[in-house]
This record gives sequence, C-alpha cells and structure tokens, in this order.
Amino acid sequence: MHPLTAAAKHAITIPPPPPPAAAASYTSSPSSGTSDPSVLDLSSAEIDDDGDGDDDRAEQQEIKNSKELVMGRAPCCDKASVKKGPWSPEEDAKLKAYIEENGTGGNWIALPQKIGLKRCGKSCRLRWLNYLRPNIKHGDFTEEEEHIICSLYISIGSRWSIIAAQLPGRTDNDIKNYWNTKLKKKLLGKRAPSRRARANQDHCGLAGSAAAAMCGGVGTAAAAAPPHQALSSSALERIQLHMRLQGLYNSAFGCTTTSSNGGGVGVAPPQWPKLEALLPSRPLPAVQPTDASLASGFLDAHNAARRQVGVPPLRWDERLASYAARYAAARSGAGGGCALVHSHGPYGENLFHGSGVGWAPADVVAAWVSRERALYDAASNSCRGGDAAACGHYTQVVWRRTTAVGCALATCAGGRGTYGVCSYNPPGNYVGVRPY
DNA sequence: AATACGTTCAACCGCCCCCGC
DNA sequence: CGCGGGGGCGGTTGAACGTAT
Repeated sequence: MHPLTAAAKHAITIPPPPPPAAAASYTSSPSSGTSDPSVLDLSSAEIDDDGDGDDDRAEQQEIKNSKELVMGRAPCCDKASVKKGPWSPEEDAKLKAYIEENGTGGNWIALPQKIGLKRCGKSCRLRWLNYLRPNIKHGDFTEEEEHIICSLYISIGSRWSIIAAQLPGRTDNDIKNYWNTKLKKKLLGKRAPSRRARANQDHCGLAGSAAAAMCGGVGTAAAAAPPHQALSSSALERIQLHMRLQGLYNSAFGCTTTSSNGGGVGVAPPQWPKLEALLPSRPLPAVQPTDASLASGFLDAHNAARRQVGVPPLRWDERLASYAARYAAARSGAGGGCALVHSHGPYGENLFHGSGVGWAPADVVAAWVSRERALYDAASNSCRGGDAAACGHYTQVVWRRTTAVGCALATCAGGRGTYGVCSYNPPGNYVGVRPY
C-alpha cells in the first residue's frame, strides 16, 4: 500500500481527468491499474493507430448506425422535420411561457410537440438552460470568477459543468466559450491560430496550435514519433497548455502550483480541488472566534462526524494547527489569491474558501461533511454520481487511522473571503483503503 | 471600398451515463 | 440482468460582426 501522491492525497478514486490534468501526470503511479489521475497512459486512448482516427471513428459510427437501424432505435428527433439554427423571439416566448407555466414535465423530447415547436427536444433544453431560464448572467466575468475558472481548469480540466456549478448564474456553455476565446489567451498571452491557419498546418499530419509548434521545430517525443504513434493534437495542446498554465498562473494570480517545485516534467501533478468548498457568497458579520473556540469548534465538528460512523475522536494538535495557520496565512495573503491549492506537506489536508467573512469552524467542517457524507458510498468505497472528487473531504474527516487534527482560518486579502485549512496526521485517503 | 483575417457565442453533434422497464 | 431512451456533457461548428490591410 502506498499513499497517494501529494496531489491526490485528499481524494479517492478520482476518475481519469481530461488530458490537461493528465498532462501533469508525469509522476510515477503509486498504484498501477487504478483510476489514479496522475497516470498518463500514453498506450491507450490518446494514440491513434493509423494516424487517422477519424477514419476509424467513422467506420465505427457506420457500424453503430447500421446496428441502430437494424434494431430500430428511434433517433433523438426527426431531423428532417425539425428546425435548426437561431431561435426566433416567437419560439423563445413560446418555450419560456410553457416552462414557466408547466415546467418541463420531465421529458424534453416530448416538450416541443406539446407546445407546437418544430424543434428537437435537446435543442429546447439547451435554449432554456443556456439562455431563457431566469437569473442567467452573460458576459462581464469578474476577476473572482476568472480566478475560480482558472483554478478549477488547472485542477480538473475542461469539466465545464462542474466549474459552472461553482458560479451561480453562469452556464457551462458560457464558461466554455469564455475560456476558449478570452481567458486561455489572456493567460497564455498568445493568439490562437485561425481555422484557416490551422488548415494550412494540416500537412504536418496534426492540427491545432500544439501541432503548429511542432511543425516549427519544437522538439517533443510525439513530434519525433512516426505519425501512427502521435498523440492526438487536442491532447497535446491541452498537455502543453496545462504545463504552461501551471507556471503562468502563478504570476497571474499568485497561485502556487506543483510546478513551482522545479517545473515541467517530473513534478507532482496539480491538486484536485474539493469543489463543494467553493461556496456562494454568504454575507455575515465578521465574528472571529478566539483561539480556544476555534480549536474546539473544529474538533467538535470533526468528532461529531466521526462519532456517527463509529470512529474514535481526533485530538487537537498544536503543531498541526501551526502548520495550517502558516499555510492559511500564506495562501490568504496578497499573493496567495486564496486559491484552493494544497501545500504538499506531510499531512492530510482539507481546504476551504468561502466568500465573505464570518465563517465559523463548524461552518467550514459542515461544508466538507454535510453534503459529502451523502455522496460517499461505503459499499463501493467511492463517491456517488461519478464525480470521485466529490467526497474526499468527508473521507479525510472520518478517516479512522487519522488521530490528530489542527486547523486555521484566515481572511483573504482585502476581506474578500475566508480561507480555511485543516491538517491531519496520519494523513488519510489512501487508494483502495476504506476510511472506516 | 473591398477583402482577408480574427473574435464571439449560440447552437449543434455525438458520446456516455443513468434509470426505468 | 440487459436493453433502450432520455438527459447531461464536452467538443466543435458556423453565422455574424469587428478589425486590419
């Protein structure tokens, strides 16, 4: 049994992330054959056997389509009779009025027929979710929103729906567009090649900016490899972007990522955030507990959760508390950005960031425990809903072999939020091991 | 003024997961 | 338990508009 790498210390059985996360996965695997995201498996998904995966995909799709025809599976909607393209104000009004009056009825496919819209149900769903539903925000992303998007993108990659869940009023589509058209360029400080330019680069056998870089002579293993062993261009682009972002992000937002330990190949992968800790704003008066109440507040909340699963209580450890306090101070300072980036220290670690001030220790622990407890499935020792990062805080809180905890709270620079750190010893969240 | 090039963003496509039967 | 259908999601496209030459 090996402990997880520092990067994954706080979470268990994280599903394979998209290539940006995999890009940072040059550390050795502590537990081969697992879903450990720190393993970049170049031997499988990203290798295109004949250098033209499109042909394979087309062939597979053809086979699939013929099967579907034989089996008589109905298409999502009759493409011949549905309207496509931009929505008219009349269509918008029809859809909005119906949903506001009746809801979706739990069946998007049937909805357009009910209201006489010549649209695919999926198109209606998208139009409602991305444009018509109430409280949608468009454009004008704030610096804090940019910060959250960048922090999460670096950690979890292009999981736009998860990122959108942390930004009330924003849609995944909006965030995706904003990232691709503005934020990525802002961070990289370069212009993406036009489609026309990309088309001109296709003679290299690869498309996209990473491939363009290779055509220009940037030496990489993939560039040197014969075409049939090349990584897909999108994967390479995301790997390259991810590596560059780790460095650039530090200067842009004052974040500390693993690349600061030496940078580039060989460093530990970036931290996977615990997403529920990015909580919406809660305007409360600033009431900082005394040191004693802070300790007992954290300890009591932890031990209440542990009692519920029959795990022995933790004791307060001043050394751990001091470690947590130093890191909280550094991270909440002007250069730290209050980013949810782990310290890579010797202890287990849960991080918290809430907007505004006035968060009590019990609130912080509740943010880790209250929802995540329901997400942890003891039978399978994994998080429900497919998001394996979703219950890592909770499993650390109730980790049986952890005996001591020390925590700290700090106010983010400019009073723009509260940052919390709990350090645990011995650390928990080992792959393949049940918390209790 | 005309054309080429770049940017934005709504919408579509297709894959995958989950749930009900 | 397997299958089919619906919903969710990420990737991609293309029209509209802006800017540079």
